[in-house]
Amino acid sequence: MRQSKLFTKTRKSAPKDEVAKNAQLLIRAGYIHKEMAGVYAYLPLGLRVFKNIEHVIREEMDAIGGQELILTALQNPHVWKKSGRWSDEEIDVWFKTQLKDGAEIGLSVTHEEPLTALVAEYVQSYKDLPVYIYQFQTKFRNELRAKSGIMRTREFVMKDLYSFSTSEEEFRTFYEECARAYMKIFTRVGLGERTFRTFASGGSFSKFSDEFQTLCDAGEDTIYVHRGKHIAVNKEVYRDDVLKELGIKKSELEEAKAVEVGNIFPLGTRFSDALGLTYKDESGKQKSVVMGSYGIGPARLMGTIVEVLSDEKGIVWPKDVAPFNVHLVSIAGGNSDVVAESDRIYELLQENGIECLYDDRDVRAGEKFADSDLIGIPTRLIVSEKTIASGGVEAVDRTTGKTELIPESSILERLSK
RNA sequence: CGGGGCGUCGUAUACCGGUAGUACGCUUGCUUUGGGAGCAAGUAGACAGAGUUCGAUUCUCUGCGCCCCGACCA
Repeated sequence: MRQSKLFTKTRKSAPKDEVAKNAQLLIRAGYIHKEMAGVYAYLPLGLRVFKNIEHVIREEMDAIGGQELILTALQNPHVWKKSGRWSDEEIDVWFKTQLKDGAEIGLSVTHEEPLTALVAEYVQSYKDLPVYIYQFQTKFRNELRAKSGIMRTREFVMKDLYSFSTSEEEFRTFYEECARAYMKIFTRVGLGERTFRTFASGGSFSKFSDEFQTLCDAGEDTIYVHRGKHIAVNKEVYRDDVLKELGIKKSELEEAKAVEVGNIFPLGTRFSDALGLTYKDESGKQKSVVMGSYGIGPARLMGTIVEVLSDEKGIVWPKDVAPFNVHLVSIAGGNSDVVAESDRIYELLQENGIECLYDDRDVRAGEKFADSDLIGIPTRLIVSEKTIASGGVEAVDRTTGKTELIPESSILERLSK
């Protein structure tokens, strides 16, 4: 992608109404656009990052047997009335609207009900189970207060997976498998070391749940971290009896702020009972399907990565989520030979499938470097009179700032690492 | 939902009861060219409505929008 054609551009200052670091940097660098409070659009660079995160999540969900589909954003009250969750007392963040004929419908908040009803159409026997179904779908939640940039918004995409099992044991096995898959995801997007499986309250469905909390000062949650076991306890269940059950002592824990980047919890038969999702076991006996729910918000993950990994110069993307692998920066200064050489390297990278943002703009070096730092692509390759004279390109690592001259013959080899 | 704050060119800001200045951006030209260049000429603005006033961007009220703290957060 030639940067001269990229329709967004960077800004020196963030809008004054953004205080959250994630939104400030993402807006300054041209990744996102704020449409209104708690509602953000994803611009070309931002969409690339978003899709990369989605890709990582999708791979790990597929690896544990997840099947992807997409449910609807418009929701039929029928199934929600069956479970008793249509009322605003039960779910107070509903966006509701009407059809022309006056019939009430909802905008998706979550998808337990419609999916459970759908699965009931296809699952009748123990032979049909277990199944694991997930989607990336837009959720609308009428939050009283949106906050923290893209971390808590009124419209956001969520990856929600639901498990359907024949028994509690079968469910548990998958639950743990999914927990491991989640940790893989957080590791791949660069947050592994600072993300802790966190014991938390179960909300309205179960006694307890497991959250995945990433240490971050901008986080909304307070957790107590056990570094040795790499687990944590949410403040909301930080009680003696809970600690005893988990076999950890207060003295081993340290308090920290954290962002909830994922949440998994048992649903039991709450929804299968309400919506008639049953199966026949081997003896022909009718039983309720045991369910679980597993959520990750890719945008919140993206915001957390920015919060946690950026520095004073701008964003620092981990390799797997960066919008491009390489930022090729041409420092031509009006020298057409340098332009020609930069173009040549650009084509070389393209031909070899290396995704590259090519700063071919006719602006000064300082501006290009500052923009490059802000945008945060992991590897910068500089082409200039200097580098041409030395027979290669200069590579700069965004994370460490280390620079290195790479002979042209080994560029491809170096980038494939 | 309770409390607090704020709405001025595209962005960030300044001043003022007498219709608004600066910087960045953008346009044109010349110079410059490895860390956000210089000169020159342009471009573009008071959230909306009502009230007070000879006169309102400024004061008052209402609405709308935005931010922060708390509450909430399947």
